[in-house]
Amino acid sequence: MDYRGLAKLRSTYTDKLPEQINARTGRVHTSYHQAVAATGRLSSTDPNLQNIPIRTAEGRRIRQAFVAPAGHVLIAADYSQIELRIMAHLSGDAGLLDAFAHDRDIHQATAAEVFGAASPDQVTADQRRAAKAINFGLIYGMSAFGLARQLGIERGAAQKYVDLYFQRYPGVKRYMDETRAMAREQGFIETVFGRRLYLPEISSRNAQMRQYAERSAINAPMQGTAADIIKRAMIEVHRWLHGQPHARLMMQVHDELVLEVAEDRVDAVLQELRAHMVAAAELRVPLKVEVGVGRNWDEAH
DNA sequence: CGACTCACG
DNA sequence: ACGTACGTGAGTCGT
Repeated sequence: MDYRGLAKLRSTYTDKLPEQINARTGRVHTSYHQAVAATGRLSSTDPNLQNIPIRTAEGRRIRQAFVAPAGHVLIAADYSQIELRIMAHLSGDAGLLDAFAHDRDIHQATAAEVFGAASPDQVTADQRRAAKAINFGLIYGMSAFGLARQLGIERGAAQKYVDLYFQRYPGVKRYMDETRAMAREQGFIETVFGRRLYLPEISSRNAQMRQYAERSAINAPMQGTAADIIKRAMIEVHRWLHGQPHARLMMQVHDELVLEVAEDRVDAVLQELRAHMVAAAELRVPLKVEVGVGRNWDEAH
């Protein structure tokens, strides 16, 4: 497994990215595609700069190769928990809205509810990890089977977690059921901003195909609304930076924008960038943006 | 060209 | 009974 991990990094990134350097500009230039992903996300090809490694120390060394020119730094700005915030908005669940209104650690708060901790600071690391898997699973339209596999526990135990979650966050349960029903009646789902995904298989007599469409119906409003929001932010950031030479929008990675900025303008750009991203949508919960600065892309996180 | 694997959000 | 968490792109291998 160690060999495979390193072989992947070398064949996909270390060997290939240098071949993609443009002789005229000395940079790698990706292509972004606006009409590939069904949810409204962008995709990135030749090279794909939306899957540069970050999860291992060796992988991060590849990310460190993405650097700002002399006199400049990179700024990375990430939306924090944007899909769960959108789930709170769409479901209107009181507990979830309250958690984000107070900017709580959402996985810790979920763990406290599901596992009945006396207070959030009594939550163990293992309970938080399980709650995080539950939260991801909700966004993906999980089954107890899938959660069980992810956590390495028995299906019955996973089903108990799911039941407890829906007991504590009944608005989420109601939203999931209503979304499936609406998708079946209408044949499509919509994001907060009206982007549609048509799901003809939602009425299929083939159970496998129908269930796949049902998971898409659950996931697409959240993933797609997040895509809408960052696209709105990109338009505002582009308008703001138009004609300004000291800052350039360089990359988008689904919930993250990367800018190249002159060193002496960093403080002002940080504040205004965050403001544009936070203001890109007004939901029933606040949007939160985490910003970082560095000489390279890894440091900027 | 498809299957498999694995990189990211 | 059915299969089993969403969305992508790229390298490798076998055909």
